[in-house]
Amino acid sequence: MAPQYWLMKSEPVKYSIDALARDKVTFWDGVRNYKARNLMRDDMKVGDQAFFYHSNHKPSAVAGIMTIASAAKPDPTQFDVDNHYYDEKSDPEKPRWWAVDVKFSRKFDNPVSLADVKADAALSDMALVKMARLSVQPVRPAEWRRVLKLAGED
DNA sequence: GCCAACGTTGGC
DNA sequence: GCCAACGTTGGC
Repeated sequence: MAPQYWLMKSEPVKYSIDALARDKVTFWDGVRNYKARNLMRDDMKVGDQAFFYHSNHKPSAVAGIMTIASAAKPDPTQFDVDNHYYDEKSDPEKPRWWAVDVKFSRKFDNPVSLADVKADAALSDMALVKMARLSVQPVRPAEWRRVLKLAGED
């Protein structure tokens, strides 16, 4: 199957694309939304590409590209009582929350802002617009190419 | 299974 | 900081 495309959000105050550029690879922990989890656990494949989206930022924008670098693994933060993402209802025998490793690919010189996306007729059906609160979402190939074009990366 | 109350995300 | 959208929880 052809590689699929995704968009994954992070608040840059918490973890930015510059942090990923420094770390090279990171585990995308802390996702506590079932749809987002299902996409990571069931649908992502090693080698898929994902946009790194900076949410809650000025401006919020697609900041660059990363590659899915592992199959989904249980998120250890769910079992750590001291962690912000601790989930007392998750059973270690049957973990509730999963996430993948992502690998830095590149950072855009010209990030594509949410306003840019909303202003572009070809992107009006993007999940970023239609499902604003979903933090891991699929991107159609045509949308992927269009965002790259807006970023001047094609 | 419905739905009101509540909590969180994230744009503005 | 506000608040709309919407996901989750829990009472019934």
